[in-house]
Amino acid sequence: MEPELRQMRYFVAVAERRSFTRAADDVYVAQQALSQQIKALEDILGVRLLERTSRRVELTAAGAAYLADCRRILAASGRAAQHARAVAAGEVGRLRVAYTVSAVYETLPALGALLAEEFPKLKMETREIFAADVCRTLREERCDVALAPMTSYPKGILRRTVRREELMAAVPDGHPLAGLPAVDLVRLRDETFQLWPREMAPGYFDAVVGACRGAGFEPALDDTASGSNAWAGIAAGRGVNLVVASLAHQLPRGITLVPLSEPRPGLCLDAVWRADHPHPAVPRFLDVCAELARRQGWPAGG
Amino acid sequence: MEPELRQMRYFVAVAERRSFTRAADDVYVAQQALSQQIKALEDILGVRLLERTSRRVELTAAGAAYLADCRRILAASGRAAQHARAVAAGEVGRLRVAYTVSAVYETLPALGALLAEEFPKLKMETREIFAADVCRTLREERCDVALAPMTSYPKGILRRTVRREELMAAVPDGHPLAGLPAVDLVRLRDETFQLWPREMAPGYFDAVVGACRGAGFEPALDDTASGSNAWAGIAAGRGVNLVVASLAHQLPRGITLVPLSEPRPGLCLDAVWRADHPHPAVPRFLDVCAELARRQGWPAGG
DNA sequence: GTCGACCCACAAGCGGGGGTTGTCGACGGC
DNA sequence: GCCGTCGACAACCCCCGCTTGTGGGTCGAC
Repeated sequence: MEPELRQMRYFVAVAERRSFTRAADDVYVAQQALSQQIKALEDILGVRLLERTSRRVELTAAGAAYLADCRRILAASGRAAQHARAVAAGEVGRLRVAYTVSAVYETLPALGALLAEEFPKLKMETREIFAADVCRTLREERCDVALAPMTSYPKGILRRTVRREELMAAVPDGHPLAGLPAVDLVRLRDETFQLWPREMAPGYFDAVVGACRGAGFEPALDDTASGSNAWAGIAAGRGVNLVVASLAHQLPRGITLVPLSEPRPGLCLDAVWRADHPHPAVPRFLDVCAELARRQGWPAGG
Repeated sequence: MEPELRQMRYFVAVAERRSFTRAADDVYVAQQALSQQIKALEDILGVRLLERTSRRVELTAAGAAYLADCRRILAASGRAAQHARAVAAGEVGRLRVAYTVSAVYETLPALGALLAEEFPKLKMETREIFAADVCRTLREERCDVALAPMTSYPKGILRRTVRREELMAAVPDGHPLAGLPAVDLVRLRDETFQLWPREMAPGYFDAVVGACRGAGFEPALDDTASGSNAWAGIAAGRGVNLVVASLAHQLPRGITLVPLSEPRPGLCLDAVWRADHPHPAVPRFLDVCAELARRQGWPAGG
């Protein structure tokens, strides 16, 4: 037999009121029930907690020690319940956010700041991944939510578009188009595109290639472009690319961004999460996404 | 309704085994009982703690948080019980020891050292009082046990003699008896005794006066002697006294101790405590007293 | 696809323990 | 001395925690 919290609650009540009868009122049971339960508790512990006289009740030394522990334990139980509720509400805990490079220049820091402001006890952990790995990372529970431009949404994965990132032309600093207020996409038809292979970032790839096709040409691809060396390729004059406008926040050396004229191509950045056991903070995360989009006037995209 | 430790124990079992069925074996109930209790716990918290599939059980984020808290709480409950038992056994806690000056030179420090050695988690607090205040201090629960030479033992007070302190003659440095190997008590018959009034220390007073009467004379008392100025009176050559031999450890300036010849008078130092609600460490204290008396070869007195 | 193994939830019934009422003895105060 | 109050003891009751029995759902074997 082990002590129960109910017995601790009773014991604390008796100790505080120094009386079984008065404590009985506090905990809404008869005095006899208190006597029984305290006796049971003492039997379990093998220790006399209270000295009873017919006039009053006093704590023994062991009772005083146990009383302090009981108070701590009961308080801890209450806090544990509140904490569990807060975690379930997504207001407390640790949310692992994976993101692709498209989100890193503007969306992710803004989200992190607003999330920290609205839910200060919700710690966000971030890791960068390639868009191709989003679903696997989610499914293997190595992240709770991801920010990425997506094309396909397999079963078990849910999404909501956070914003439509505008695409701009990234050209070498000395390029003839550099500095123009807006250029038509078709003027890049004879350029080589420093575009990542589709396997690395299908959503981004399709957005760029799709935009070019919409402008009436099939882009020529540099098949050595992969990861960060695509930037180097542009800066070195070996080609161009379409990139998210927010890259302007951290523009690499040697590259100039040129706005595109209508219809401006875009890249939809989605929040993506598991359908089955979503992290409880995912709704809070989406709330913050929506609030941020409202404040910034981000286009909803589609 | 509030969670109970039983439900936490069940929840921890299920979480650890990741299975209701296997956990049921651990806690010796049927799987259905576990399902019921976990469900009840979830209802109380208003939070889903476990994700059940027909193949396996997994913790939700809230469940993981609550699991950690449950482990802490259950461990705390176990420790609280052990702590209460240790306090009841007198091995842990705080023992308030009151003592008279007779004990301070030798008995109290020796007891403190051995007590700290044998029961390191039992903290001893000490305070000096006059023998006349022993019973009141005990009864008002301002101390748990006292070390003092006692004469009367009112109802509700118990005692055990710790040792018999030998008495020696305290004389001024230049006194004719100073330096003798042993003197007969009767040689102090014409001296003035710097003895505290009986109201301050009846046990000590009776021991000294009784010894003198046993030697065949009634001691002349200096009725200005009271407390520490008795030492000053002796040092100033205004009289003598009988004092505990252990005063030699901290002999005041100007005073010499002279051994007395047979029958050597003594002063019985008693441990005294409440009969009704004794502090649980009192038996341990008495054990240490007995052990110390054995080691030091202290006379048992009587 | 089908069968079987396994796992958890639901349902019904039992039994014990925690609750109740009733009563007593002990102590203090008027 | 009497009454008021307090805690303990006793008897009864009923809720709830446990049991057994069953069903539905998923995964693996063939």
